[in-house]
Amino acid sequence: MPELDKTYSPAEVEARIYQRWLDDKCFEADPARVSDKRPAYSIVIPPPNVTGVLHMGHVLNNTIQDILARRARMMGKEVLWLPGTDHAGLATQNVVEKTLKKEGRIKHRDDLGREGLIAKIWEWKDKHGDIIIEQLKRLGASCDWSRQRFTFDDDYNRCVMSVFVDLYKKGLIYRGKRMVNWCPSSLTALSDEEVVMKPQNAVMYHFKVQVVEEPDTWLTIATTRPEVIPGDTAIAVNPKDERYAHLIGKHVRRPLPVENQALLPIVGDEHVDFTFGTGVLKVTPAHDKADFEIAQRHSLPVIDVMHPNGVLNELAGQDLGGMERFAARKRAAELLAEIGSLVKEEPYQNNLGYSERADVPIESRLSEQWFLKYPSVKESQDVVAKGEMKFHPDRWAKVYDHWLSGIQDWCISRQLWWGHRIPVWTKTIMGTHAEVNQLCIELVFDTEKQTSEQEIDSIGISINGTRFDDAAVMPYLDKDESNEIKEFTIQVCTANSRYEANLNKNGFTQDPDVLDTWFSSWLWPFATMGWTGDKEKDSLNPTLKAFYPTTDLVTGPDIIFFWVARMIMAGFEWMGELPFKNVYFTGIIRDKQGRKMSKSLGNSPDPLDLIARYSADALRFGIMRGAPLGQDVLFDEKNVELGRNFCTKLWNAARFRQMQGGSSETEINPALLSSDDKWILLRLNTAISEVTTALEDYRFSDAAAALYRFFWSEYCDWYIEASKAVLQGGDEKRKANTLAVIDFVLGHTLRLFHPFLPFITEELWNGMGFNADMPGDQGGRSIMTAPWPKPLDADELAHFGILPEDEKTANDKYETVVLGRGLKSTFNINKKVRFVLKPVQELPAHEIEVIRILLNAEPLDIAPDFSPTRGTPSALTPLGTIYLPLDGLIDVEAERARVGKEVAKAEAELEKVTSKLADENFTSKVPQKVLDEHQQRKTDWEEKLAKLREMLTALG
RNA sequence: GCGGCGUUAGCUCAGUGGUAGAGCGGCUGCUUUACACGCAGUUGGUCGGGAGUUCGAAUCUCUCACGCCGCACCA
Repeated sequence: MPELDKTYSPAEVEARIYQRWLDDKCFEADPARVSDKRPAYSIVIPPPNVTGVLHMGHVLNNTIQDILARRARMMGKEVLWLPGTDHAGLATQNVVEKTLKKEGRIKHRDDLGREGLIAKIWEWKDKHGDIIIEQLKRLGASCDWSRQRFTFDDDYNRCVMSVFVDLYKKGLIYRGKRMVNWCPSSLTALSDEEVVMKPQNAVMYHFKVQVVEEPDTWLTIATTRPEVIPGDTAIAVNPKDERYAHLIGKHVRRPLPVENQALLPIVGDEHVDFTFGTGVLKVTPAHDKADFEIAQRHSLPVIDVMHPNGVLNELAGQDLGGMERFAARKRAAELLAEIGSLVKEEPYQNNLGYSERADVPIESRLSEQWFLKYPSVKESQDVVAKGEMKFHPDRWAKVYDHWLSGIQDWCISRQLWWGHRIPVWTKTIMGTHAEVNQLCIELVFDTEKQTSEQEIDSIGISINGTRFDDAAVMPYLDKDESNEIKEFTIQVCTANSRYEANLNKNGFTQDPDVLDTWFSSWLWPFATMGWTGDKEKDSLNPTLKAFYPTTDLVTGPDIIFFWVARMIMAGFEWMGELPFKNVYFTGIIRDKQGRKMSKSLGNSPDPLDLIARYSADALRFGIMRGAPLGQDVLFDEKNVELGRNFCTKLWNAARFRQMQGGSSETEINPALLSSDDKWILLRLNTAISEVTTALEDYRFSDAAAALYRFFWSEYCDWYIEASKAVLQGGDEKRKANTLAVIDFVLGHTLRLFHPFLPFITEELWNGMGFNADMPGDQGGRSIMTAPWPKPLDADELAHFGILPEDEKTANDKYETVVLGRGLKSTFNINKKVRFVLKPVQELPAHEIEVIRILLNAEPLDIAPDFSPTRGTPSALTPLGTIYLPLDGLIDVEAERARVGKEVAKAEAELEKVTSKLADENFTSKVPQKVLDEHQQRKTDWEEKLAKLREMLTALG
């Protein structure tokens, strides 16, 4: 076996090992291998944006998924971790458009046109779309890359279309003129979830208007948006408001535009809060959601005074028309002042909706959009409420439930080009009913080939807003047989290419809008597995059969509504069951100061840079150690450094083992086990249990901490040091046995670490020859498939002759060493020095040698009758009193001070426990167990105090 | 405004009724042949404030304060 390099070279190792895993197809899932004995484990990646680059959030999220996937493999499961990317409509279109503009290739997207721009974006995708995928590989992600999906792949597109048609036919999708959140920068509608409220320093403008019927009465109105006054169509007051109720039905003159001061009615509406402002509300139906509702209740006209891009239009009048909305606001206030209407303006703090992505204030805007009534809401709500699907941490279940209880229809259309185009064609014709009937029949049946039932099923038609459940029988349902010529608007929804051709031929035009990106991502868990929507085909799909529903989903809580909730609904709606059994919500990565990581703050480190400087393993371990369940992660590069240091420690510990020579992994002879051997085997047992349960509970940082503690503080600091007593001795049999224990522990440790540190563990697993005796598919080829460690069971412990109290034997020894080292340090001794131990009972020679080595004592004398010189530093240990004889170097005063401190401490502790035990209130009420504990404690302190006082006396 | 989470050593966090802990940092010493990305030692906390329950509270209850995150939102 070649010797391990003196220093570990992660860059070389990580690249080589990852390539080997790929070449050996280690990550590829095969549904045919799934059986009762080999259950499936699956997880779908939250698809990153194709234009994205790896950030710390991805590192956290994907490291967790990789840990889950790798452990599942080691547990003998058939694992599918399905990767892919998201086309991310708005974000991607923005990126490409911006780049083209920057390069001076276009001024506006219209320069390219729809087809041209889409072609450019595909070019971009082909060139840059896999950047993030390659970065995930650097991190060590064990995804089945052969199944990589993209939400805009042809197959995926078919899923989106078929789902749309299905929902259309179910009557859940409709087109409607509604108030929507409009982004004047991106020029598209947004869903409620894409709007974030931000506090604003605004100005409240108060202006007065005269009641036409009562010239002496003036009303003052407060508004933050004077620029939309030209769009006012009424004034509203609360009918219960005594100040104004009598004015209802009368009129005021609208101040703007100056050339068109229209008369506005005063209406009574309960919505008006008469405690707010002046209690008089101006109603601007085209630019405010609540106002629009008032307008509907009172049949008020709607005047839209703004272009989609936020510039006021001609209806705003000659002064404001053509002005940008914020400039127009200032101008409107000036105009009010000029005509003497402005009463006052004062600073005012309010909350304003912003487009999450473009970061500009959104406009409430009346427009025609496609909406979806959410499907399978009840099932989705119940499955989490009843705990059939678990959220970790579970408090997110409440958030989820709350959102589902109050959801509004989802605005799914976007005025973009990059996305799944809405599969709806419309045509308006003048004709008789019979002619419309005939046209519809031709649309459905008039194709060259015979129309199958399935195809008829793939089309939905509505005429003049009335939707028909079954397109095939639709024409016959309508009994209107008059020959009157009317206008008919025919809307056809289909994803069938034969119909599409037919529609185009017949002069139908397709809706220009595309679907919200999330309308494709909500199908991710099954659309990525080759789902078609055809029940028969899907039931024969081995991937779906084996891996759906998936086991775990790992994502951020920020997309619980955008993505998680909707995926659950989609799962129920099309697969008839939940899409995943567990959802793990990661924390949000923040910097050391607790600020969210952002590009503008520049506080987000580049993971690739961290990998280059510290290794992927180090990054993974560092971030997992600092990521407690349910809390945000305060990222500090120190953690990555700690990860790197840990990997180095692991490497060196392995090198130490290798330098001892001997054949690897021989049988352990129970008769030759020392107390140290038994101790480390027991500690290993504890570590295995702790790590296993922590991972079962998704407590990754606890698992990492347990591993760190075990390997560094227990195995390296104590066991390896203690084992040097044997390894540097002359007993070859004992030496071989110690090496066998070391190999046993190392082999288990590497496996425990593998999910966290995939690269270095693989390198050492093979480099140290741990793979040698394993079957090929169980660790022989790769540690990836080595079995997950189990603690020694009762039989095995019995076989090794290990009893629980064996831990104490070694612990007593180590405590003795710590106390001895303390003496050395107190007296500033940093060379080998003589120690004397006055033991309470006889000690085996081997134990003495271990203590000697750990203490770096030269020599360690065991002297039951030792009588120290006056002032000799000493310490009470579980094994007896240990002395540090310092001939001629004794500082009696220093030693007295030191022992005096200990006496004081013992006295204080004794006092505490004694007074407790003297309190009848205490002794009469506490359980026996607690009482015994306290009594024992009292005895211990008494003994210790007595001995310490003796020592003090001995000092004179 | 409603809801959630948090407040423990300088920093990041464990600890959920019975002797306050870890890692990092700080300080001191150490070229001990696996490792200075290391070893050894050591410093450091009236557990956010107050009240209550209890023999006993970091832990349970109430209350206040502060911080973060959702949701709602009125011109």
